Amino acid sequence: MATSTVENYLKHMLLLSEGGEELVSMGALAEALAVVPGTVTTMVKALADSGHVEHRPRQGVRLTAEGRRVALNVLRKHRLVECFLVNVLKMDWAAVDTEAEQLEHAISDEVLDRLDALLGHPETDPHGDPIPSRQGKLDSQVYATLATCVVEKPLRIVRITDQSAEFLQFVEHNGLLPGESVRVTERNLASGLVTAKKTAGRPLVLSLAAAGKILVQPAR
Amino acid sequence: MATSTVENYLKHMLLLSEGGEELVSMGALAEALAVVPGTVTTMVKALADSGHVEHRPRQGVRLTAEGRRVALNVLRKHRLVECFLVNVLKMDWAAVDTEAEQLEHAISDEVLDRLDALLGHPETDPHGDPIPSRQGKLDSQVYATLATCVVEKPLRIVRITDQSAEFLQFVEHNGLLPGESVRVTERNLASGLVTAKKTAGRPLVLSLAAAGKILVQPAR
DNA sequence: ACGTTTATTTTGACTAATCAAAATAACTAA
DNA sequence: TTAGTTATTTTGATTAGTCAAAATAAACGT
Repeated sequence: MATSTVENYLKHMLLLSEGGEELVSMGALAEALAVVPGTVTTMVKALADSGHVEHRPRQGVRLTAEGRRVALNVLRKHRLVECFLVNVLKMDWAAVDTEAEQLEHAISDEVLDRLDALLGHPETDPHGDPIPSRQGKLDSQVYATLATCVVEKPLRIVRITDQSAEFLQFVEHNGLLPGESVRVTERNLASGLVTAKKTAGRPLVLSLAAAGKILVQPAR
Repeated sequence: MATSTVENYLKHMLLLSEGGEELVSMGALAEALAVVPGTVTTMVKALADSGHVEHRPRQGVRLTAEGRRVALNVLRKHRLVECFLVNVLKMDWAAVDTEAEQLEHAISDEVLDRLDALLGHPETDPHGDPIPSRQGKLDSQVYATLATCVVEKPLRIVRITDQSAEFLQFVEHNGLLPGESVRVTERNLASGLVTAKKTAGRPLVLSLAAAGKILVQPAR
């Protein structure tokens, strides 16, 4: 069995490679895992020996089919656990990522399946992140963001790509939850500011950086 | 934070001391934790340094108030998780101990509280084992067993004290679940056999060892 | 093309948890 | 007592995962 450390390495590789094809740098992985780069190099070599990744020295690392399989299973556990914590235990939207971080390594595939059934086989977690299927299919659709979308076009929020509690609290406080309708009324590259409006509500100003973490699709 | 290894050491000390006062031997602990005795000695000294236990060299070990607090919290998590797995996820009675072994170290106190509420604050887990209260109270009532009870007296099964899947499957298969009514019709010390009868059913023969793991109280 | 910055890898050391096997202490039976 | 059994402790090694800091390689700018 993969240790939870191994599972974390693989999961973050999957998240950082946006689908699994590109090489992930040691630096990015070190950052994501909150360890020093040397540790990642060492670990990645071990993961290459165990067949979970392919390591190109000085270039980066990529998941093998087997590594991807493991990573998708962990991600599925993480996101289904988040659904459970929010939908069943009514926990705070912004706090569940931390909880799921622990639980994703502790639940068995058996529990996973039953949780999935209990929740009605959801397709996304409470933040809008797609849940990998049992068979390892992950919706990798590319969405526009409030930083890149067409101005004045009616939109629907589909996903928030920053799981930090602070950001999620901000999002919730301003009613920018997945499913909500909005449109961007103004975008100023120079100042780095985006103005958005909900159908009913006062205009809301946010930075380009923040706007880029809110994924949208055309309304309806 | 206590690592899950530490939590396991403390939990097993609590279980082996039947309430917390007697000294637990290194050998018993090694057996329960499936490690060699030398490992336990080393670990127990570390736990003494961190204030979780009091170590009497060559005699045994005992939980301190703090160690007991931690152990009770872990046990509470274990047993509430078992309730959840059986009552909500409808998992197999005999399989949940293994699952809970992992989950008890991964769920936060916050999740614990919500799980407790969701389940309606149960007092025992599916095997009849008492769940420590939030405040750390643990029902330590001493029950008779099918090996020690009065013959022919009507009884109610309250608890099964062997969590191995094999034994639990045997118990389930013979309808000796907690809550069921039985009486012992015959007990033969020489042959080591006990004969029990459910209100409606054929007589059931089991060994004294097995009978001793089934706790009962007077019916009604 | 040359020196500088930046990313990566290597090296040596550390911690937590473990085992195997030797040493020690305690108990037990003649 | 004294030898023998049994439980415990000690010692030395091992594995997984980590860090700090030095060494190396690649990329970048002029």
